Amino acid sequence: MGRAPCCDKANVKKGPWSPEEDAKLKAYIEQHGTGGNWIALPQKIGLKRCGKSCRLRWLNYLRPNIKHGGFSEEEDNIICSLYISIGSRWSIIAAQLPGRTDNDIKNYWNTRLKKKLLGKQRKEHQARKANSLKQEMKKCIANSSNLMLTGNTTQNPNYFTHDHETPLPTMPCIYTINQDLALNDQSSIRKLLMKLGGRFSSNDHHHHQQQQQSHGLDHNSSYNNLHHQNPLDNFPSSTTSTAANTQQFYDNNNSFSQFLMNTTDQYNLEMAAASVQMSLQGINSNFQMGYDMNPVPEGSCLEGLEGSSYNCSTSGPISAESTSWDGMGPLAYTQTVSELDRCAQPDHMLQADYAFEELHSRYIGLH
DNA sequence: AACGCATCCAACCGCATCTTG
DNA sequence: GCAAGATGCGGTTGGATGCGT
Repeated sequence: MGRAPCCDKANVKKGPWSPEEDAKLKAYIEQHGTGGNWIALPQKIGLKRCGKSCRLRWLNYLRPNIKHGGFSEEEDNIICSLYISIGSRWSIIAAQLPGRTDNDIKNYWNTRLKKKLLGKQRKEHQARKANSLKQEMKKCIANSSNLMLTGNTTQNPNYFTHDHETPLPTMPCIYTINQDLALNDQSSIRKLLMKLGGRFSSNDHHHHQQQQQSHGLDHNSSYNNLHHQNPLDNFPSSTTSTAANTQQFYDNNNSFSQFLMNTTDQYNLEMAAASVQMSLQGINSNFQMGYDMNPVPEGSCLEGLEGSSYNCSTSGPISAESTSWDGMGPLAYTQTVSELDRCAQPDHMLQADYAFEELHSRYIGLH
C-alpha cells in the first residue's frame, strides 16, 4: 500500500507562483508564522497550493535575507570543497553559506560549477600531459647520453622520488574500479563488513541480514551496520584533528586504517585527490602529509596524476615497488573530518559520522 | 524573422526520517 | 511500540530564456 497523498492533487494549483500568491503567503507567515503545519496553511489563507509547495516557496524565495545569483569566488570554493568532502548534501552545504538555499546551490553546482571545474580539469590535465611528455623526453635524452658516456645501466627513468616540493596536482584523479571490491551483492557487502576489524561474525551477519529482510531493506542498508560499528567512535575528541592526534588515533585503533588499506584503495585515491584539492584551496592545513601508513595496493590503477609529487608520476597500474601514497587514505579521511570541524558543526562525532557515511555511500555508489 | 538547440532554474516528485497521537 | 501524518531532502523535470544559424 502506497502513502496517502499529502494534498488533494486534483484541486491544487501547480507551476509558477503569481505575485498575488507570493504576497498572500508572505503576509500570512510574517504575521502568524507557519503555525507548525504546512499542510493546513494553504487552506487557512485560501491558496490552492500544496503545503509542500508553500514551504518550498517560502524557504527558497520569500523568507527574508535570501540571496539569488552572484556567487562569489569564495562561495565557489566553499561549495567545491564541501562537495568534495561530503558530496551532494546540499542542505549542509547551504548551512555554511548564509542567505543561500540548498536548491540554489544545487542548481548552481549542476549548471555552472561542475562544468567550470570539469573544464579546468581538462585544461590542467592536458597541460600536465604535455609537461610530463617534455620531461620524459628530456630524461630520455639525458639518460641515453649518460649511458653512452658512463655505461651506467642502474639508472631507471621510472624511479619516483619523494619530492614534496613539486607542485601538487590540482584536480581529483580518475581511477579504475578494482572488480574484486565490487559491492553489488550481499556477499561482497558481507566481505566488506567482515573486514571491519573482524567484528562482523557470520552469525552477526546472518542476524543483520534477517533484520534487514524483516524491515524490507535493500542491500544499501548494510550501510547502517557499518555506521553503527564506526571505527571512528574512538576518534580523538578534540575539536580539531591535528597530525599528532591523528597519528595517535591510528596507532591505537587499527581497524579503520586496516579497513581502508584492505578494502578502499579506490576511496583512498579519491580522497587523496580531494585532500590535494582542498589543500590547494588553502582550506585545511591541520595535518602534514608524510606518514608511511597506507601504501596503495599493488595493481591499483591511477590516471591523471602524471608528474605529481606523490609518487604517481605516471598513468596506469601502480606496483608496490614503484610507489606508495604516504598514508594519504587515512590522512585524507582525517582531513575530511577536519574540514567539517572548520565548518563549526556542533558535535565532533557527528562530523566523523558524516564523513564516514559519505565514505561508505560513495564507495557503494562506485559499484 | 524563424527555427533549433542549449542553458538555466523554479518547482515537482518520491523517498527517508521525524513527530505525534 | 506502532501507524499515520508532517517535514526535509536530493534528484529530476519542464517551461522560459538566450543564442547561434
